[in-house]
Formats: sequence, C-alpha cells, structure tokens
Amino acid sequence: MLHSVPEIDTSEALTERQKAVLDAALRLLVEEGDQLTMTAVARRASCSKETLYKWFGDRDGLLTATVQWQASKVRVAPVDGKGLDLASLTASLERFASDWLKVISSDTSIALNRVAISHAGSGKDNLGAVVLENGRFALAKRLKPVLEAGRRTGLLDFADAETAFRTFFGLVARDVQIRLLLGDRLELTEAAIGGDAARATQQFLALHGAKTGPQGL
Amino acid sequence: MLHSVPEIDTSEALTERQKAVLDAALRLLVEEGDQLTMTAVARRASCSKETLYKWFGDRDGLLTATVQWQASKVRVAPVDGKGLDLASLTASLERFASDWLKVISSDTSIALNRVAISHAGSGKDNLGAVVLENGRFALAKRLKPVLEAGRRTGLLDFADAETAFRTFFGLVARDVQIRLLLGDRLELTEAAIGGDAARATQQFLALHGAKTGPQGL
DNA sequence: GATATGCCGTACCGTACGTTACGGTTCGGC
DNA sequence: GCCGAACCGTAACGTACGGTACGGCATATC
Repeated sequence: MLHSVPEIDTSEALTERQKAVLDAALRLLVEEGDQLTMTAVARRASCSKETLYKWFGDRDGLLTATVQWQASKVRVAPVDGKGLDLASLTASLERFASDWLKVISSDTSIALNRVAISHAGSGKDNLGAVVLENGRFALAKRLKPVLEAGRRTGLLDFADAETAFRTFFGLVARDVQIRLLLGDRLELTEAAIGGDAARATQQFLALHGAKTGPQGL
Repeated sequence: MLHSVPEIDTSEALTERQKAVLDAALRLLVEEGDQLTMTAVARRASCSKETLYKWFGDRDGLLTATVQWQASKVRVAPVDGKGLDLASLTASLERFASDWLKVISSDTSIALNRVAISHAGSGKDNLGAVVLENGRFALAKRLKPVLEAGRRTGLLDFADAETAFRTFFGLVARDVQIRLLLGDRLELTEAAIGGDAARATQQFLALHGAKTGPQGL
C-alpha cells in the first residue's frame, strides 16, 4: 500500500507563471519523452534555470511538481449514486470505463507513467506514489461508492468492494496499459473505447449483477 | 501490433562466458535498478569494458542481449490440449494464471519491464518489443490453443480467441503489474497467488464457460 | 621456446547534464 | 528618478558515464 501521499495538496499556491512553466515541462515530457533536461525546460518555458532551481529545488522537485500539476488537472467530477436503477448503473460503469481507457491511452498518461516507472527503479518512489494515488486509487475512490450504492439497491452482488473494483479494473484495462507503456502501437479509436467500455461493463454485470431472473432451476 | 521481433533467435551462439556476463548484468539490473552502467557490469562480471563492447557492440546491444537472455530462460513448457474435460481445463487455466502472476510479480520481471519502458520513452522501442513478445504475446500463443481446444470440446464459448484471451489476462493481472512497476509494495504470497488464480479462472469460466444447466427459463 | 590471440584492468577522452554564478533587464514602490 | 527584488540569458563548473586505447598476462598453436 502507498500511504506516503495520502492527499495531494494542490494548494501549493502556484503562481500563474509557475503553472505556465509546469505546463511547458509537461508538453516537453509528452513530446520529447526522456529529453526532459533542465536546460530544455528552461528554454521551452522561456525562463532561466536559476528560476527553476529557486522554485522547485532540484530536478526531482521539478518532476514531482510537474506530475502533481498534471494530476491536479485530471480531477473528474464524481458520479452521484442517487436514483439508481440498472440503466443508470450501467451508464455510470460504462462512463468510468470509457474515461479510464481514454486516460491510460493518452499521450500524457503514457509519458507520466513512463517517467514515474523509471523513477521508481531508482530509489525514491515518490513519483510512482503520486501517479498511483491520482490514477488507480483515485479511480477506486470514485467508483467504490457507485458499486456500494448498487449493492444497497440490490443491483449488484459482491462481498468486498475493493475486490469487485479490481475485477472491473482488470476487465476494462486488460493489457492496454502495459502494451502502450512498452511502446506497442495500439491506437484506440473513440468507437473502440466505447465498445470496450460496454463489453467490460456487461462482463462485470454478468459476474456481479444480482441474479434476478429464474436461474439454476 | 509489434512485428519487428517475430521470433526471438536464442540461437545467438552465446559462449558460456558470455552467458555468465549476461547473468551478471541481469543480477545487477535486478539489484541496483537503474545503475546498470557499463563500468558496473564489467566490474560485476569481472570482465573488461573492452570485452563488453566487442561482444555486444554498445550499451543498447548489451541491454538487448540481457533481456533476450532472460527471455530465453523463461520459456515454459506448453500445455497440451488433449483429453480435455472441465477439470483439466480448469487446472490448465489456473496453472497459466498462477504462472503469469508469479512472473509479473518477480523482481526480474519488474526490473526488465522498467528498463524496457524507460527505453521505450527514448526513441528505439526494441526492448519493449522483446519484452512484450516474450511476455504478453508468448502467453497468448501458449494459452490460445487451450482456449480453442476448450471451445472445440464444447467446454468454452467465445467468438474470438484473442478477445477471450485478453479477458482472461485482465481477470488475472488486474492492477498488479502497474502497481508493482510504479513502486507499490504489493507482496503476493504463494497462497494469495493461488487464490487469485482460482478466482480469475472461475470468473473466466462464468463468462465463457458453455452454458450447460437450465438457464434463462 | 617464440609468436599470436583473447581478455583483464585501468587510464583516458569527449560529452551531456545537473547545478551554480553572474551580468543585464524589467517592474513595482517611494 | 531611484532602489531593490525578481527574473532572464548564458557562461562556467563538476561529475558521471559511454566509449576507446593500451599495457600486461594467460593460454594456445606451431
């Protein structure tokens, strides 16, 4: 478990200029891959290296700030679990699945995960923790209330929300993320994502939907 | 899709000494993470840097050779699809699931995937291709015959073997690999892996097992 | 025994990059 | 108009590392 980054404080009081610098770093990260040198960021952001070091401490600080800055922008409006019927539950799940597939297949996510994974290999794991906290765990935090509402309503049947979430996660993501991270060309069109989201949702309902019709004799 | 590495030729005619050097590189990669410098490999393998360059060309060559060397060691005996009944099919699937979980949670796999992902971020994607070809795609190549045998025998029901495989893959792996790659401590005990493999297999059978009993009225 | 081959150990080179330092410029406050 | 703070642009420093060169040793071949 990762508890080192319980809550990302986006209240870091970033000035507009600093946000612009981080945006530049982010663009550079996505476009150039690993060529995220301090010189390159300074040039791209039209600022001096001295300023980068004053604001962010060192390269790690800049990297962390960049990842957190992107994370702070990804916050998605949570879904309310009110007035739940099968149709709205299905729609919610499909929405989550579709959103998640769009996120993990985006250039930004791929670049961010790559740099965080590289970073995790070398001692300090803070970047990985940030990415995980704002990706997988944030998704779980938003989806679990929906699952539990579905269970209360009798639409879903599962013992543990965490386990149920992980099943849904697996059905949605499958091998997409690892293939993209490893450089596999795997272009997901809007239509393909929609189809995958619907399929994953139906499979999840088949596994955890409450048995309503006649069954097993 | 990745077609640049259709077949890994392990017939590279490695001498015993070269294998020992690659083993040293592999150990270093696993233990030290990203500190896989040419100097460190030479010291660990008790060989000269000049020899490394003569044998493997450059750093990329050494990395590629190391990854392929590890890949050549991972080959698992395929499962035959003869005399298939539900029990043996279930056992086969559980075995695949368990093996796969063991692989992706091993230090070696994590280190290898990390270096390949870092590499994929910087232009050349050969490492990622090798890892994918010997990981995900090799698994698919071994599992699909089993799935198709199950379908022929009437035990399984699915339209596309590739899609069915990806469903199984998702049910087995879920969020394990990305969490480990991002540095999340997530120790899978032997027992936990066994339980996960059984759960994933049952879920897969629930989705794609041929309907035998009375159903839907 | 002489010569050749292959490899170890190590010193060395060039470069890339993180980090620091500094002169010049802009800008808000008095 | 003047001051100081913040910042830009760039030069410079230190180091790490990929890659090369070379002397020495051990084994093989004749």
